[in-house]
Amino acid sequence: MANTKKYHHGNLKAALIEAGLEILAELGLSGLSLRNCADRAGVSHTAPKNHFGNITGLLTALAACGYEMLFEFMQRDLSAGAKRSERRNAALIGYVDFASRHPALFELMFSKRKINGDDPVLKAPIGACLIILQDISKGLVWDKSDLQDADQRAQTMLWSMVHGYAQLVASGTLKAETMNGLGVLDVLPQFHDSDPGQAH
Amino acid sequence: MANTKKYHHGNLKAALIEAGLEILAELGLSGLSLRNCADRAGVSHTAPKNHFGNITGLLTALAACGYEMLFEFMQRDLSAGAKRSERRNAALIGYVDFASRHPALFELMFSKRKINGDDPVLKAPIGACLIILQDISKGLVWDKSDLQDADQRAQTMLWSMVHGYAQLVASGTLKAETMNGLGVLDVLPQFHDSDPGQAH
DNA sequence: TGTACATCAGTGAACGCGCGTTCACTGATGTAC
DNA sequence: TGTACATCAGTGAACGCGCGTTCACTGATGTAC
Repeated sequence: MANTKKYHHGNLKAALIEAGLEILAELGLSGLSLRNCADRAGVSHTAPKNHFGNITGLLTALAACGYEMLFEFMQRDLSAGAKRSERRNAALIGYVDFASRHPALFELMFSKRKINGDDPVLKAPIGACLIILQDISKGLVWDKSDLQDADQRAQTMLWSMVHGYAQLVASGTLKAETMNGLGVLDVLPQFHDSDPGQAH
Repeated sequence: MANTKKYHHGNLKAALIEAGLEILAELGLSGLSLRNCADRAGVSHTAPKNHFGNITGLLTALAACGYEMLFEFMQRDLSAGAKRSERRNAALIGYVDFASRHPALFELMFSKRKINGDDPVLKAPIGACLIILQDISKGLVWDKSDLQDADQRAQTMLWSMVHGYAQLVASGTLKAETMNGLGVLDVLPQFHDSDPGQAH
C-alpha cells in the first residue's frame, strides 16, 4: 500500500530538495529553513540532518541542483549539428530564462556566504556550466581581439553581460513591460566567429 | 560635557544609518537587524522605531544611502570639462569599485523584497544614478546603432555588463587574482561617440 | 532458512538564541500665553 | 520672563515566534553466520 506511512521515507533526500525548490519559488531565499523544508517533505524537522548535516549542506545541495538546471537551460532547443553561434545564442537565452524563472535559486547560487563552495557536489555542475561558457566564447572575433588576453576578455565580457542582464531582470529592476520585447540577444554587441566550431 | 549620556541622542537617525553600514560591512546583509543596529548606536532596541517605523524602513534608508554613495563613486575623479567618454569610463569604474568595496550594501540595493521601492527617500538617489546612466549611454555609436531602439539597447547593454561584472566581482565569483589585472574597461566592447557631449 | 546483531533513518521533546513588535512609562524639549 | 502643558524621543520589560541544534529513543533494514 503506497498510502501507508512508512517509517523510512525511501527517497527523503530527493524529496527534501524538491521541497526546498518549492519553498524558494514561493517564499524566496530568506523564507527557506531546515524546519519548513522538512515540514513540507512530511518528516520531522530533525530528519534532514541525516542527509545534509546542517543548513549549509542543504543550501549547497540546492545550489548544485540549480547549476544542473542552468546547464539544461543553456542546452535547450539545440539541434544535433548546431553551430557555435547557435550554441551561443541558446546558452545566453537559457541563462536569462533560468534566472527569470527561478530567481531565488539563482540568487542562492551566487550567495557564496550561504553555501560551501568546496563541497564536491557543487564542482561538477559548475564545471559543466563553465565548459559551455568557454565553448561559446571560443573563436569570438570582436573589436578587441587583437589585444592581449583576448579569450579571457571575451569570456568575461559575455558572462558579465548575460549575468547582469539576468540579475536585473530576475530582481525586477529591468521590467519586461518597459523593454519593448528586447531580449538579451538584442543588446549584445555584434560578434563574428573566426571559426564556426564543430557540432558537439 | 559631550561625554554625558543624554536622554535624547540628538542625531540618532544618522547614527543608526552609520551603525547599519558598519554591520553590513562586517556581518553582511543577513547579519543586520534592528536590534544589533540599535545596540551599536548605543540606544535601546526600540528607539529606531521612532525614526524608521520598522525594519523595512531602516533597510530602505540604508539602500537610499547606498545609491547616494554609488552616485558619488560614479562621479569621482572627473575634471570640470570632462568629455562624455571620460564620464562614461569614470562611471563604469566607479560602479564596479562601489560594488567591490560595499558588497553587502550593493546586494541590499537590489534586494527588492527587503526594501520599499515606493519610499520617496529612494527615488531621488536612484533617479540621480539613472541620469548618469542615460548620459553615458547617449550618442553611443556601436554596431547595432542602425536598428530600432538603439538608445534603449545601448543603455541596457551598458548597464547589464557593468552590473554583471560588478556582481561577479562583489560576490567573489570572479576573483581579482585570476583576472590578470583586467578591469571592466578591458572587457567593454569598443564604443565610438557620434557626439562627444558637452561638459556638465 | 533462521537468528542475532549492527547500522541506518526518522521521532519528538527540549535547549537557548535572536528576532520584530507591543506596551506603559519617563525624561527632555518646545510652545502658547 | 515664567508657567503650564502638549509633544517628542528613548527606556525596559514582556510577548510570541521560528530558528538550528542536541539528545535519548525507536522502528526498519541489512548482513554475518
